[in-house]
Amino acid sequence: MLEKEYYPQQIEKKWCEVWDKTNPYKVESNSSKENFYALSMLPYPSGKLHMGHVRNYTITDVIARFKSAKGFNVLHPMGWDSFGMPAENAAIQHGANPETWTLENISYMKSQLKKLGLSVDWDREVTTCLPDYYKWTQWLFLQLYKKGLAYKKTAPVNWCEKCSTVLANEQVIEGKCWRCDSEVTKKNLSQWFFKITQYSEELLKDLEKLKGWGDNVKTMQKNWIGKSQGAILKFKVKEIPDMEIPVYTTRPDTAFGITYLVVAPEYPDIEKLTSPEQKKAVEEYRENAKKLSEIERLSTQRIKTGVPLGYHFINPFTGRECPIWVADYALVDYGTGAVMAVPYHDERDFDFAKKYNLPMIQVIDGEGFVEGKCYAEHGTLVNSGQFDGLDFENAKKQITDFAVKNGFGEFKTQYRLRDWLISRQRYWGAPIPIVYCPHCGEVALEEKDLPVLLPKDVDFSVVGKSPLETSESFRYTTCPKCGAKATRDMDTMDTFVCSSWYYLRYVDAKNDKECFNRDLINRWMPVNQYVGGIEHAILHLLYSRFFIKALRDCKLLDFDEPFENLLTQGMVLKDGSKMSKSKGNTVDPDDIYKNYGADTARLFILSDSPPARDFDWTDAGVEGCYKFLCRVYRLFSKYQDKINLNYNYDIKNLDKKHENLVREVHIAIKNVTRDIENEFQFNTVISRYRELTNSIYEYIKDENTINYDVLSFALLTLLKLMSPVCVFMAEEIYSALGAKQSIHKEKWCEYDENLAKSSSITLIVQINGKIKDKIEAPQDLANKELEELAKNSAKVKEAIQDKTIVKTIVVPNKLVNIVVR
RNA sequence: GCCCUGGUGGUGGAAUCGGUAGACACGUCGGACUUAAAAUCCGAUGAGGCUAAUAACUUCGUGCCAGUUCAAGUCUGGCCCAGGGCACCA
Repeated sequence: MLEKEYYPQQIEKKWCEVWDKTNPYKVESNSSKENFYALSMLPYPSGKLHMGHVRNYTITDVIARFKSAKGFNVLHPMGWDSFGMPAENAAIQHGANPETWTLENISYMKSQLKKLGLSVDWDREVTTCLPDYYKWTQWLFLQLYKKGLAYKKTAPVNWCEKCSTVLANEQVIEGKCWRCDSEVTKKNLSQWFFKITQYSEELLKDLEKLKGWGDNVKTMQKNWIGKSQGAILKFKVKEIPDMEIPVYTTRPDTAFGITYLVVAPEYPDIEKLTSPEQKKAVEEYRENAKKLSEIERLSTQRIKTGVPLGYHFINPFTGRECPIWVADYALVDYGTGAVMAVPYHDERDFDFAKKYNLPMIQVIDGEGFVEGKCYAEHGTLVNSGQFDGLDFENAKKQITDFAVKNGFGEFKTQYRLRDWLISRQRYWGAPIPIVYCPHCGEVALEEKDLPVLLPKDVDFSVVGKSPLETSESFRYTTCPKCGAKATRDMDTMDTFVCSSWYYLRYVDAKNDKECFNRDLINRWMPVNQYVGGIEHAILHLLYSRFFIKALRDCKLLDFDEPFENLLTQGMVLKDGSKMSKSKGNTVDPDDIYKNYGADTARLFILSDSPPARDFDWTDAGVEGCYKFLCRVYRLFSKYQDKINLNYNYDIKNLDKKHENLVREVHIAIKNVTRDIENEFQFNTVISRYRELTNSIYEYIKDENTINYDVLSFALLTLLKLMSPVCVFMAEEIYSALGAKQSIHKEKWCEYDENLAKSSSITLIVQINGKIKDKIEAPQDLANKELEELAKNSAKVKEAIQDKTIVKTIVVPNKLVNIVVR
């Protein structure tokens, strides 16, 4: 029996308990159905669920349920990205252990997720900070290591003082740390890298394959990879006969206009290139450059500075002798670390040359050229000897060819992408499975030695270094090769390493023999639908793509891309700005559950805005959704004794009123199905629920004329259409109506194309494109008949009078446009 | 500076293939029920003109300016604005 009114709290509590016991969404891999893998970006267990989570997981859940009803074998897993700084910070602040803090958060958030009613197979839950997971993170590190894709090198790296750890390039946002927003400096350290640059071209090229990804994400990745095509040109140093300085340029066509050359302050050979007279000035300049923060250094507003090295080079094209300078507008880690300067045709060189009074030579002419102003456009070559008159493309090619032939140049493709720095000087991460032996050097552990467990004897109160460094038990071990006393690598891996492969583990989560079974992976992957925030457009999504390509080359799997379709959901806003604790405009999901129930939360978060757009949370909106659910519930409550699960009617014997409702139901099925399949337009899906509900209310206005078979059809269809969104209410009602199985196991509704339209149409009659009349007409009249109908309209006759009809356009079932003069 | 995304009533948004602009809501206003309130139900609601009228009629209206078309929110060209990404990348 259904209550008279809707009490979501009781209903949801009851079904939560039932589902908790039975795990009804357990998925088997050996199903005869077609597989569908629906995935949400796994949460970081920060303490409590926020509305962004609710939006993300509701979207994925509705997709998973819809696909399941459509007959797919759906994998919809959930897990925890549970290594990382906040746990360590909490440990430092509250004296708790990061593991305790993390596991408590997971436990609480898991209960919140269950209250949300997700169709998750909890048997496949993955927790990245537990040894049964990070053992395999370490194992994958070893596979990359064996393939030469993991290597250690000393290089200037991004350093965050506050987090006292290094950061990957992708984690530096406008010169600041992605986590704590403090300024990042450069430090020279020996660190582990993944060779993502080996895949630059493939990562770029394969973006084209990702038809199910938005252009915004693809362009962001494209820009980040930053391919450019140009040339390396080498310049002989006049004072040192055997020495050459190579530069990278995309403008070889301007080679005749070079008047000086710039090297970065960190340029390796800079001391050799400095004359004794300039030694002091150059050293001073380099010292100063070191002190600048990344932000200051990278500011485009800053006035450029530099110092001449005292030595010179010869421009092989002109034979001219020009000075070499050091200036911090040259970057050591892009191209060759040295730049050829063509002041007349490059803004930066122009500014620099103006300031230091260096000569300029015009070598390009074209539209808009003004004497004495920088001209950076492509154009026609002048003052360039045999190359005069060539356009950009030809000049670029012929000048580079010339350099190749004469042994001082080559064609070169350059990428901006850098290798992925994965070492972190922190405790709460997966230890790097490498030891250092006095005899054997750097030694990788064997698979049987995994996992390298995180130690417990750690002092979290240390400042300025990794807490892991304080563990003596961890530091000392024996060399797996020779058995001598050895020390471990004291760094842990970037958490993004853990999250680059978690979706593979879901497929085979309980496997303790291997990381994952190759056959299973090939059957489930790639993920059919991935849902998550746009903030991972570069970081996580690029790293995951790299991982799949690397693991493919390690012969561990047989596909090229991890995520077939990607839905990047918008942010959840309140009062026009992003929900955040500091702004005090957050909404606690627990409060919504308590006051309205999870179904209302799910319904509301999908209504109003399409998933990709930002969503504005309003209290009135929640209230409105709750009222709508009450309205639906009352319908079922009122007619629960009259609803027939095995309804039966013959459309041919129905009066107009009943036929119309049947048609409305078919239209609703058609529209809801199409809106879900077409870009997951849940906001309009919910509008359809309301439309159908309104139609049903209209239908029951006259109690005496209700056909209960028709009403049953309408109500039960509405219930099934709503079931992916309002999971608790749908289940409660369906079960109270006496159904033997869960509504979530029922097939999706089918519709009849002939019934999924109204019995008549409204014919629009226009004269010269302006509406003059609307006429009710039967479906599917011939064009001639429609035209006849239109011309017989009194309003049309009135409007035409003595004017001449030039042309008549008829759109079947829609409109007639009469063109008159 | 370069790239991406978007711009529709008071608000969120809808409009599927170029064919009724504003679906469905929120808000507001009015009505029914009630001693009253809440809840619920019913109705109105783009702007302006004409009008006694909430009737009929009519003009304007999807960021701006042009264009294509019988017909443009939708297509083409040029701009403006907002949000996001990248940026001394040679």
